[in-house]
Amino acid sequence: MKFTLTPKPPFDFQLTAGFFSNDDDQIRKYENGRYWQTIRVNDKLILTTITSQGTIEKPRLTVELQSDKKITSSDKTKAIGIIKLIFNLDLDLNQFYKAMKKDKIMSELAQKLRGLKGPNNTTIFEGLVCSIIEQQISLIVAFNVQKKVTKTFGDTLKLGNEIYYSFPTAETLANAKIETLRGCGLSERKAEYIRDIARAIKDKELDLEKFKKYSDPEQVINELTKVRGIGVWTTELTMLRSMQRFDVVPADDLGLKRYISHHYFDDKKIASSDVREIAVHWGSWKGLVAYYCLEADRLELNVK
DNA sequence: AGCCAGGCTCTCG
DNA sequence: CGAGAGCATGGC
Repeated sequence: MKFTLTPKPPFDFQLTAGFFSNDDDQIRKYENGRYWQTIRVNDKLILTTITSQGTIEKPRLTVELQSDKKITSSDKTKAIGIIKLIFNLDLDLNQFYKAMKKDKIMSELAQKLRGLKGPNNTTIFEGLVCSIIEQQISLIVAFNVQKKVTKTFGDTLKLGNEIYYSFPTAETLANAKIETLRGCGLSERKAEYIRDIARAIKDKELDLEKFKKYSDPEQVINELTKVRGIGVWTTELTMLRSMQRFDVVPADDLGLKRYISHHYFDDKKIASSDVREIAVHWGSWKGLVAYYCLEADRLELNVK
């Protein structure tokens, strides 16, 4: 099944999907203008392949859906919703760029990365678990652990000779053995955090999706940080990457501190409070600013 | 070799 | 209470 989607311009598909250039063939990847990953729709897995026919100012995407089961029109409708979520296709970046005009450094950055929409995890659970995995250790290590967790616990979709893995559900991870999680490279602590959070979700004690509806970001932070293994940084990063909330800044983030320090503090060592003070000037778009900083930091590091 | 890496909890004093 | 140790693995 093939169809076309028209994202709200500006949208740079290559730049946005390029985040996944080094990812895994069997999980999700951007390669030669093609992005693919499985999505979960009505309890079946569907391989989603996206290519771009448009430009940054007139974006147009072609989407192909493939599954081992029949794809209904209800599946298609839901799939479109999820795909829009993955790349924030309905987000109006012009509003964001307008708000950045007061800040010279940030408007330059916005120009450099024009059309970048932060990729979103398809579930908050995935965003949260990935954020926990990324705590403290280097991103290279963290990405490896995420891949191992996905290939060890994720459901699979077989299409011909190819096999694709989806991110494991809370139901699956709730029953995971600590030693199997540790085998993926997680510390004993992190393995417990993840399993216990998955159990809380399975037992309906924790509802992550409800946090999308909260108007006050502080309230999300207050509630989520009560959960063992989740601190302020983890909550803020999760909000950014999986709740489509752009009004929070993961101020404790090492990469963000590095970038802000370089551009505002002459490379001096800074505290997270310094980041928060600067971020006040970015208003309700501060989270997207943070994402642009993180991407710029990552891209510059890759150049080196 | 050893230290650090997009943190957080737990344990001491 | 606040400070400090401990954690997983890979890169430098």
